[in-house]
Amino acid sequence: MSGSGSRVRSIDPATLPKHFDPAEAAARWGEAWEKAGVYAWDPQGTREETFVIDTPPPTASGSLHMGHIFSYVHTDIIARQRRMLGLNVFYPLGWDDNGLPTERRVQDYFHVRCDPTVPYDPDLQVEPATAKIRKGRARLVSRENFIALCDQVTVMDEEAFRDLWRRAALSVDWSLEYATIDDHCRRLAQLSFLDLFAKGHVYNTYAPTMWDVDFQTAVAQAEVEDRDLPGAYHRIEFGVEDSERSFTIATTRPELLAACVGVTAHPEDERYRDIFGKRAVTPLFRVPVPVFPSEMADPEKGTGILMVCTFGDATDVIWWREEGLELRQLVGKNGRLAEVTFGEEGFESLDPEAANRFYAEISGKTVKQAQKRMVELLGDPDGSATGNGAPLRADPEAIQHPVKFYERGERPLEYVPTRQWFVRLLDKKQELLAKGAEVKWHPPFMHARYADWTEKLSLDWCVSRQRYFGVAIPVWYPLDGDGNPDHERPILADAASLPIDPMSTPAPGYEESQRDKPGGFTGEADIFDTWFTSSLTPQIGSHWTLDPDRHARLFPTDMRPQAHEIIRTWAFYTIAKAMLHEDAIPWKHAVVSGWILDPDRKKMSKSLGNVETPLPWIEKYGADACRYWSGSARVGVDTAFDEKVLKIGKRLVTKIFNAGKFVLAQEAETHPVSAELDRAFVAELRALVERATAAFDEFQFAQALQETETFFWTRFTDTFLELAKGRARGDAADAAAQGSAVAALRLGLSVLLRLFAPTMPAITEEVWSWAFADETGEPSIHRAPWPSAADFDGIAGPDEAASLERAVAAWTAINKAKADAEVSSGREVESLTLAASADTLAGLAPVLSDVLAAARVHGHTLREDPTLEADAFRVEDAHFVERS
RNA sequence: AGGCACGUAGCUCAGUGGCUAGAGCGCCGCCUUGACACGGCGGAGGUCGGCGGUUCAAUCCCGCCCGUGCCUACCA
Repeated sequence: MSGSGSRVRSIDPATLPKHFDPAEAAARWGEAWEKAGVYAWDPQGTREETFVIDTPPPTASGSLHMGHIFSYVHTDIIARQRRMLGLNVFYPLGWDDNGLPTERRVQDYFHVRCDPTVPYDPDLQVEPATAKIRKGRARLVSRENFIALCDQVTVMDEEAFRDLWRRAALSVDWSLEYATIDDHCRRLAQLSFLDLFAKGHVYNTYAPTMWDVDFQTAVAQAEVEDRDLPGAYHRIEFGVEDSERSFTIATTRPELLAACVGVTAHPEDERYRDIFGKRAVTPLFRVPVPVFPSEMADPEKGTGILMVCTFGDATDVIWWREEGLELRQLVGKNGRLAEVTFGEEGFESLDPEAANRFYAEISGKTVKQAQKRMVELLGDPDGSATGNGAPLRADPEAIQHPVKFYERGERPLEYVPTRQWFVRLLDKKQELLAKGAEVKWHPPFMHARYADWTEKLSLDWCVSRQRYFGVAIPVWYPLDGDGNPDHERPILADAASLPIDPMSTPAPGYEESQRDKPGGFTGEADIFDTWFTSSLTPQIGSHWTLDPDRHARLFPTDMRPQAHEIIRTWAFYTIAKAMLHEDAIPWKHAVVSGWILDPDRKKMSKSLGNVETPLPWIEKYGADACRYWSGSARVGVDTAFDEKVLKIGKRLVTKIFNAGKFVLAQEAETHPVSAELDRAFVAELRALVERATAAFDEFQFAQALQETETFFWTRFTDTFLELAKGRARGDAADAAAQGSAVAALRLGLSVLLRLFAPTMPAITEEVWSWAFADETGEPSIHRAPWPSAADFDGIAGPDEAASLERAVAAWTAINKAKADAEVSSGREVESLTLAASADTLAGLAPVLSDVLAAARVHGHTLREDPTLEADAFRVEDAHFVERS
C-alpha cells in the first residue's frame, strides 16, 4: 500500500478561468455530446438492459414557457441517471403537430380559413398576416393548400422548441425524432384503425354527437369541459290536447321550443300524474308532443316538468332514444337555426300557418340571437296554446349554470346528429381499470385520477373529426345507383398501402374517375382525433407490426412522463390502445409532473398571460441552474415559479466549480484513504450514495438532489474539505496522511459530481473533464458508472462513526469563540483550552490535529469537564494572534 | 355536490409516532480567509390551519371543521 512515488495533481488552477461561464460551457459540451453520440440508443440491446421512455410529444404551437422546461427536465434527469446505471436508454422526441392547435395557429398566422370547395392552387404563396390584413376577411384556401401551410408552420415552430431542448441540455436521441403527421406515424395510426376494425372495436354510426359550431367538428367526451355561465329559467305555459288543462315548464333554452318533442315529469309527481300519456301542445308552434313520466326528472328543479328537445342536453338525447321521440333538429352544424316548414312531415302542427309565421322570426339566426327574439315572441298572447295570455308566465329568472364547451371552443357545444366513427370502450371499463391498476403511478394518488375518469366514462370514444390537418381515416364507402354512400360496408385500405389519403387515392378496386359517381365510391373526408395518433407513442417508437424484433425490445416501455391534466386523454387512450391491440399495458411506470404556477399560485398558461418564457432565464442563470430549479420539485407537486431557486442553483454550480478546482489542484503522493477523519467522511459518502440511489429507483429525483446538495454543502465543502484541507496541502509532515486526505477529497468529488450529473450536466462534465475523464477512461460523466459500493472498495470504515461529527463540533466551538470575539474565523489562535467530557476528548484524539489545523490553533490545552454532554465542546482562554 | 391533494419560519419548500421541528432565500451581527465575496462564521425568527380523539408520547395516525388548488358531476 505505498504510493511508490507516484503523484497526483490534475490541474493548475492558474490555468482555469476565475469564474465559470455556463453559457459557454453549455454550448461547448452540447456540441461534444452530440458529436460523441453520448445519448445514442443501441438498437442491439436486449429488453432487460434497455430503459424505454415514452416521451410526451409537445405541440409546438409557438408558445414556450417554463412549464416545458420543468417537466421535460424531470424526464431528462431520470434518463441520465438510468444511462449512468448502464442502461441502454431509448429517449425519443416527437412533435404532436396535427390537430386543432396547429390549424388555429395557421389560421391566425396567415389569416386564412380552409374551404374544401376551393380548388387547389399549386402556386399559392401566403405571407404571414400583418395587423392590417387581419382586419379584413380571412382568405379562403383549399384543403391541400391549408395542409401545406400547416406543414410550413409546424416546421418553423418545431425549430424553436428544438433549440430550447438543446439549450436545456435534454439528452434525447435526436435520431429518433418523429412527428405525428409524418408518414411513419400516419401509417401506425391507420394500422391501428385497421386492427381495431378487424377486432370489432370500432364502428360508425349516425347519432347526436357533441358538436363545436365554430370549428364545426365533433368532439370527444375527454375534450369537453364545463364552464359556469349566467343563464335564466324561462317559465313557459303549455297546453294539453283536448283539455282545458295547462302547465308551465321551465327552460334555459327557449330558442329550442320549436324542437320540442316531448314533455316529462317525475312519475311520483302528483302535480302532473294526470297528464302522463296525453299530448301536450307547445305554444307558438302548436305542436302536440307526448307527456311521459321519467325517474330522471327532478321535482325540485324548475317547475318539476320540462320540455324535451332535440337536443338541449345529454339527457334529451337519452329521452329521445328511450322514448323513440321524433327528431326535430333545429341547430345546424354552423350553429344557426335551420330552415324548416311546419305542417310537413316531422313538423306537424295544429296551426302550421301560425307556427311558420313565428318560426320565420328565428330561422337562420344563431342560437343566441334566436333566444333573444324567442323571449319577445313568447310575450305575445297570440302565441298561447291555452288562451291564458302570453306563454311566458314570468320574467326570466337569472341563474348561474354549467354549460359544456369544447375545451378550445368559444361557444357552447350543441348536440347535432352526424355520422361519426367511435372506438367501443364503455363495455370494457373493468378491463381498462385493471390495466390502469397494473401501471405503477408516481405519485400513487395519480392513479385515482385515471380510475375516477374511467369509472365515470359515459360515451364511447368519438375518433372522427371534421377537420383537415391530421391523419386520414383510411376508408371509402361504395355509392349506390343514386350516389348514396353505404356506411355499413366501408372499404378498408390495404395495410401495405398505408399511409393513404382516401380523398386523393381511389378505393381498392375502383378508378379515380369513379369518385363521387353513382355506382362508384366516395372517400372518407374526416380525419382522426389527434389523440388517436398520440395514444400510440409507445408503438410509434417500437414500430409495432412493422418490426416485431424492435417492438419486442421496446414495448411495453418503462416510463411514461406526463402532466396530470391529460390523464383522462393521453394516459387513458394510450392504455386503451395497448389493451385493445395487444392486451398489454403500454408502460410500467407513469410519472406525473405537477404544474408550474405563477407566484400567485395560478397555473402558468398562455390564456392567463402569466407565462415565463425560459430563454431569458437560461441566459441569466444558465441551463444547469434552470435544471436545478426543475429538479428540486418533487414528482406530482405543483410548484410556484421562484427566481430565488434559480439563484440557489447558480450558486451551487459556482460552488461545484470552485470545490473541483481546489480538490484537483492538490498535489500529493498517491496513498489510499487511511486517516480516521477521511474514513469517517467516506462512510457518510457511502450512505449518501445508497440513499440517492434508492430515491432514484423510485423516480424521486428531487429527494436525491436534495440529499446530495445538503451533503455537498454541509458534509463536504463546509466541513470535511475544510478539516482535511491543511493535511491535503501538506501542512503535516506525513505523506501518507496527506495522500489519504487528497484521495478522500478526490473520491468525494468524483462521487458527488456523478450524483449531481443527471441534474446539472454541464458543470459536472466540466469538472469531470479536468481529471476523472482520463483516470476512469470515461470521456463523458454522462456515460460514467453511477456511484455504487464499487467506488468504496478497500476503504475501511472509521473507528468511530461519529468522528467527522465530533471534529465538526470542536471546530464549530472554536469558530463560535472567534465570532464572539468578533475576529475572522481565519484568525490564527495563539492558544486555547478545549473543554469536553473525558470520553469526548478521547474520541476527538484521532481527528484533533485536523481540527486544530482547520482552526489555525498553535497551542492548545485539553481539559476534562464532566458537566459537558457527549460531543459538546467549550472553548476557554482563547488568545488570538494579533493581525500584522 | 363527490373524489384527490395541499395548509410547517416573512418567502419557496423539506421532514418525522419520541431528544431542543429543518434548509435555502430574506433579515440582523461579524469576517475581504489561503478553492470560492457568485464566499465564510455566528444569530434572531415557528401555538407545524382549527377543534376533538387514539397513544406513555401527535406536526405526523383517526374524525370533524376552515382555507386553497385540481379532477369529476351538475345545461330542464
